[in-house]
Amino acid sequence: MKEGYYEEDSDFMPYYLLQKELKQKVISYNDIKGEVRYIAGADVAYNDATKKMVGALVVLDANTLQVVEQQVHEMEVTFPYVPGLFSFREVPPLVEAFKKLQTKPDLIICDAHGMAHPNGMGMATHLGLELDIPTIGCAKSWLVGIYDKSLLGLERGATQPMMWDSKIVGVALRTQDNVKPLFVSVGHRVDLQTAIDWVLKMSPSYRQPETTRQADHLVNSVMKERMEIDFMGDEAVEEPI
DNA sequence: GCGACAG
DNA sequence: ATCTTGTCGC
Repeated sequence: MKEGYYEEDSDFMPYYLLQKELKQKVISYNDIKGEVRYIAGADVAYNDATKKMVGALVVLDANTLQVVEQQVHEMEVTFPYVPGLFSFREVPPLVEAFKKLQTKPDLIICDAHGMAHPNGMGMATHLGLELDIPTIGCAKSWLVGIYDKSLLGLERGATQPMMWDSKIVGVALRTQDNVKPLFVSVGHRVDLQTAIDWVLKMSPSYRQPETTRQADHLVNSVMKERMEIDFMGDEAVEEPI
């Protein structure tokens, strides 16, 4: 962890220390066994009213990009949103959703950072370690890392390395011409170039990879269903008079 | 010159 | 993340 990111007396210190321990186990070289046939997207949605969250994993065929299987898991929100400790909030429901999958993915693309994180332990990395599955961090917005915005080309495929703590921790990647870049980094058991290649391959027509889009749609629809059910439940008890 | 804080 | 209308472009 680069100094100056969190208070030494933070209540969350135990979690930062746990990240430092976990970081020792991260594999940042290509450790994908065999051919990548299935790639999953992961996402989580929240409901402030009920304090519930829904995590989803959607498995796509790596070549056709068609959905092969999808699983969700709903549970109570157990950890607050703290930049840098995001994984402690979202990994639990994703691990549960993963357990339900019949088709285990060869790779998971997360809607969050991997090593491009103050402690080198973003959600993608944490999830990868937890599941022992190769993961890629693919976030929509910047968290850490210095890069030269003026050197980032406007065309799809353009990249600029992001430096943090004197190391390249990821890249700003343009997945479509003239769109805001995505921030790609190693999660676990993949190298940066492999991560970039897969994100591009999974993003043929939109800014976000198809994996993330599918997972996003799923959690939103499930969340909407849940809210309607809750609403009907309230009506049912109010109505009889 | 300063600063950027995932979802 | 989530809350939300109109609006720009293919």
